[in-house]
Amino acid sequence: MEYTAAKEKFINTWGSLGTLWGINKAMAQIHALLFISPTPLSMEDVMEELHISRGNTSMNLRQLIEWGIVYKTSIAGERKEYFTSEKDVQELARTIAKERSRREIQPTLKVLKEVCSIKDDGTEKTKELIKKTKELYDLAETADIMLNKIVNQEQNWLTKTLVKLLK
Amino acid sequence: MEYTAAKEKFINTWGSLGTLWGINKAMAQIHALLFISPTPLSMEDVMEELHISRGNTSMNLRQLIEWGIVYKTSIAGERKEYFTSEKDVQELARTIAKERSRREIQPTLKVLKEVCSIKDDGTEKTKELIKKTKELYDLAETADIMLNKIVNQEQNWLTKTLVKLLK
DNA sequence: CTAAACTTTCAGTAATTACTGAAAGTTTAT
DNA sequence: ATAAACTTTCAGTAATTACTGAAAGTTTAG
Repeated sequence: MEYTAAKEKFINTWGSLGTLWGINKAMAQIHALLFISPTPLSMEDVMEELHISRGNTSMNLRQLIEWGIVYKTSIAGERKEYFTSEKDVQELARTIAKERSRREIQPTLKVLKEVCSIKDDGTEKTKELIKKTKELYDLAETADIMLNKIVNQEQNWLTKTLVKLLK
Repeated sequence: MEYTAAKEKFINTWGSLGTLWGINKAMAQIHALLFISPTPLSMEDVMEELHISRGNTSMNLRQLIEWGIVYKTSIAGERKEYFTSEKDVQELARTIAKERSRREIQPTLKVLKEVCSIKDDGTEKTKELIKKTKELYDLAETADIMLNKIVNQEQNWLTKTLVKLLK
């Protein structure tokens, strides 16, 4: 496999993975493209490379910037804006984990807490609801703490130790 | 908040969370309903409770069974089939982690491996593609190993130790 | 200030995904 | 066998989500 094929394969795979996770295809593909590009790309570059419209490119780039994994950069003497992605995979993982926690896990925890604090009226179904939501709450909280802490470590002593420990 | 409201809130939240993760709403809601129900429910029960059609219920129940988090049960003397969800949250997490790894992470790893094994033709863009896909491969592999190992532990010494360690 | 170069917005449309309901299929009791 | 009780399938349709392209907006250079 040579460069162009490999690149397309990577971009497509990343795109479908995104879809599977509720991230739209264009957004994931733009990210993939920038991630492997050694130089910043302009909107035109992205449009051409992925065959998507100007509007689509603009909207998805904005979202990626909001997520904090793509940056605008200026190139001296150029009028156009250029875009680069975060290049450090550790930092990428950290940003994504933080965002997902903030947007999904935290709100869920909030609801679970509310639900499991209802008054116990003594019926079995109420007891079950309280018990199960409490268990889910504990699980989600543990998972969230671990996710964030792991991803925030300097990645050396901890991860490597753990991986060895767990293999 | 009393029982009915709490239950609805839980089912709805679970449903939208599902959507966000690429699981359809009906499927997530059926799971939620069974998860908090102290007794097995029939297809009719589910249809009524969630106001969804017979076909929809049948298809989503089947998917949940395929995922291994919902079971068919028979009730003595009853013609109808009844359904229950896995009630142990640890086991639930374990099953989901295993499935996601199998369906998503493994195929991605495979492609990343292929892409980062292309011949290095010496150009900068090729070097960058190889380097970045290699880094992603390592990250995904580590994440996958940790996810599975953590979720497969007996949940006591390891998780508790880690949570304390990392807090 | 004006015009060129560029970006954003958004109404309309296309593509995708989920849902319904009725017909076909299956199982069980007699 | 057959009929009742139940489940699955799937063509058609509805709902959701993503994309386009052109108009409106913004910035910069002269």
